[in-house]
Amino acid sequence: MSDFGKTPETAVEAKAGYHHGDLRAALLGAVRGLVEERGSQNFSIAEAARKAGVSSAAPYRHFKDKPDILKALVMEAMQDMARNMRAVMAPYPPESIERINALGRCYIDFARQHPGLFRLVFGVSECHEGDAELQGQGQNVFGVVIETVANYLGIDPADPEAKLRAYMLWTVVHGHSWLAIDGKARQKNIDIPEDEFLRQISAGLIVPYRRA
Amino acid sequence: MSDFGKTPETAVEAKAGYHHGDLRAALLGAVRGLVEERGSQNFSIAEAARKAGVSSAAPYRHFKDKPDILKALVMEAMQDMARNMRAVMAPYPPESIERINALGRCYIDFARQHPGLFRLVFGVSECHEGDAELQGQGQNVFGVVIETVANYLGIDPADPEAKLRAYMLWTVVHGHSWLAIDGKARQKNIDIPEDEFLRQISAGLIVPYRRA
DNA sequence: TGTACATCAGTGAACGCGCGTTCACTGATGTAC
DNA sequence: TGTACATCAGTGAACGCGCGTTCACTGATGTAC
Repeated sequence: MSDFGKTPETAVEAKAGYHHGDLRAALLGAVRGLVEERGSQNFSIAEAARKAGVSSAAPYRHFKDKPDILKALVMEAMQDMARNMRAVMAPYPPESIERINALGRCYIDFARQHPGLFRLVFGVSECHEGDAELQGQGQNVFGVVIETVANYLGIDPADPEAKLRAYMLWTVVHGHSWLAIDGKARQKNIDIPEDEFLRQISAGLIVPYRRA
Repeated sequence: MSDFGKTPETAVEAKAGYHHGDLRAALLGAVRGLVEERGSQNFSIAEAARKAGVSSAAPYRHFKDKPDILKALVMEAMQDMARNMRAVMAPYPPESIERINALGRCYIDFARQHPGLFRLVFGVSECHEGDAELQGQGQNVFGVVIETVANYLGIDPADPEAKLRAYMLWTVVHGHSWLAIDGKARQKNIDIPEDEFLRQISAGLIVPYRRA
């Protein structure tokens, strides 16, 4: 389970009155909610402000413009994804293939639990193409995959083979995530439990390349 | 190479004067162009009409509303995809694994050549969820994959195993398409030729399940 | 501790914009006799 | 072949709308002395 989006207990409580307390976080939360409710593109700053109980000009104290809000949300989401992935894998030993499968499941779960956000994260490439910070955060997530796969295979994470195997795993998991949230997997009526699906994938694309 | 979007020679030529000739097709073409130029969501009917040299009210003679135009475009795209796939595979014998690989490459090429349209096709699920016609056209495309995989494996297309293997192939190819058009594959600097990539994928997920 | 002042984080009114869609209309086309 | 008429496929003006963003403002907060 992902905790993404839950306000931690320690967060600054919104104070009643003129000042909000933590409007930045509240706005991001509102946008996140709208993105899930209305679809990844059909939200407005105005509505997010309304949802946060604040005037439509207030967001501009915290964000430059609309794309800037989106970027912040996506950055947050990617950070959370990397954190989730690390947490989920922790119980498994590095040489266990179940560790790889848990990683995949975690990615898919994220997409299923936050389909709007998932769409947004990957839709953003369309308009923020080449943004260095976003790319860095992306590298951060992919880095976890490379590291995990390398550890399993018993090779150095810098070895190109690690990157390649990690990328193969990523394509499957990414593709399945999209198809799952688009409802295609359900439509096509694939009758295999997802864990077994992941096991077969890793067995076909990762296991055979383990260092002898 | 996909011919998608090229006006066939036989198409009704636009006549000069009051009547356009084939405004419906011209509008779909204009939207397609805008989707590629401006991103899959940032286009307007008004602009498409302008591009087609027609008043902003004219589109409503051919389409009910904006979502209706999008749907028509996506239907067209999916039809074309299925046609492309069949054409590309034709030269290969059914039991050749190269046939499977050609299928995958065709899908990826489509995404790369029409990234905006590709995004649209899969973004549409978000707002046209449950549309029967779109689902049918989707089944049509996936049907080609199932058929091809079943033929290769030497099993009946109705066999659940065919559907499962086809779905696995689809996830990889679909995932890689997304990552490719998002520029992730380039960023991550995966140094394997795409054909070799496809070969390894099918070798890992399809070949071992061939009927003995 | 009290006070003066700078800064911060909101307000609310207003703007210009382009969009989706409707409407009554008109010019072009097709057809029955 | 000619004519009358129905239908089709456009026009262009107008609408209401909600948005993103700016602006001058003001209430709340933090700090130097």
